[in-house]
Amino acid sequence: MFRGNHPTRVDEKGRLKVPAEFKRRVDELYGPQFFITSKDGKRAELYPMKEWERIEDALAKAPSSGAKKKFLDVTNYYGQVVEMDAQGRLLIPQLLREDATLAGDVAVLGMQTYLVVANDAKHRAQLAENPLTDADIDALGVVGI
Amino acid sequence: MFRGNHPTRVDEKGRLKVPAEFKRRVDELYGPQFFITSKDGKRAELYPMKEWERIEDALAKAPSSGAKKKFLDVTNYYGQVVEMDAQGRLLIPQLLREDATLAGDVAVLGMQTYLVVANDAKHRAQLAENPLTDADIDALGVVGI
DNA sequence: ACCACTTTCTTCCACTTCTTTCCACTAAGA
DNA sequence: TCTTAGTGGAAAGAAGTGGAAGAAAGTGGT
Repeated sequence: MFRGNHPTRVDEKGRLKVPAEFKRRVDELYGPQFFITSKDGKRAELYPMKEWERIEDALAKAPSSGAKKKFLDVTNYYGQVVEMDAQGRLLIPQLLREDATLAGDVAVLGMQTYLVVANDAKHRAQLAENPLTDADIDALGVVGI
Repeated sequence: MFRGNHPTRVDEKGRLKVPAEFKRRVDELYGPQFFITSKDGKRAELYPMKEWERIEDALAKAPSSGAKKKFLDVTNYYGQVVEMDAQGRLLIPQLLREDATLAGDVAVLGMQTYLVVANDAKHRAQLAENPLTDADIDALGVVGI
C-alpha cells in the first residue's frame, strides 16, 4: 500500500528521484521496473511492473469494448517501461514531461497500488479549486473520518 | 477514545511534542506510527496507523466515485506516515506546517478515533466565527445533551 | 555494405546537504 | 527531593545531487 506525499524533484535531464521511502518498499516488494503512463495527460502514474501486468491480464480477459480500446489507446500512448538506477532515479519520457509539466518540484503521491507524479504547483491549484467538502465525506459513508 | 484539549508546542525544527497523556494511550493501544494528514489544509489530523488502515480498507471496498477520488487526492497530498521518537515527539511535514501554520502553541484535540492538531489562535477564531447552534445540537438526535 | 565518426543515452562515483537519532539539561509536579 | 515531562542541540548516518566516463545508437561517407 503506497500512501502519503513525498515531495521530490525532476532534474534538468528529466530524471525523477524516487523518494527513499517509496524506493525501499519497491525494492523489497517489486523489481526496479515500472510502467509509467497517464490517463489524462495531466499527471503521470507509476505502476510497479507486476501491478501493471495484473491490470493487463484483467483487461485481456474482459470482453472487447469501446472503453477498453480507449483505455489501451491512452495508456499506451503515454506509457513506457522505465527502470530505476542504483541511486533511485528514473527517466521520465519526454512526452509526459511536457504534457504533465514534470520539471522541478513535483509531488509523488501514494495511491494505494500505484504512485502519482504531479507538478506540485498545479496539483495544489487543482485542490484549491475543487476542495473536499463535508458532503463529499458524508457520501463516503465511512465511520470515524 | 481520545477526548479533550491538550495544549502543546511545535519547536523550530517542526517537531510536535505529543502530550504525555495521549502518548501513554497511544503506546498501549497502538504503535508509534501515525498517519498525519489534512482534509482542508487548515489543520492537521493525526490517525494512529491502525485507524487509518481501517479507513483505507473501507474505502478500497467502496465503489469508485468522484468523492472517493477527491478524498484520496487530498489526504494523500497532505499525508505522510510519521513516527514518534522515544521522547514522544513527531516531525510534522513541512507542507502541513506551512499551510496549517503549525508552529509555537498548538491545540491537540481528541476527536474520538483520531487527534486534531491546530494552531491555537486560529482555531479559537474559527470557533468564534462559526459557533455551535441549538439547531446543530438538535440535528444530532442524541438524548441528554 | 561496411567503417568511422558524432552524438545521445546510461550508469556510476563522489560530494554536499539534510534528516534522524540520541544524549543531556531544565523545569515542573508529586 | 525525587521522578516524570519537556526542550535543545550535536553527531552520525542517510538521502539527494551533479557531473564525468563509458557504452550504445545513429548518421554519413566512401
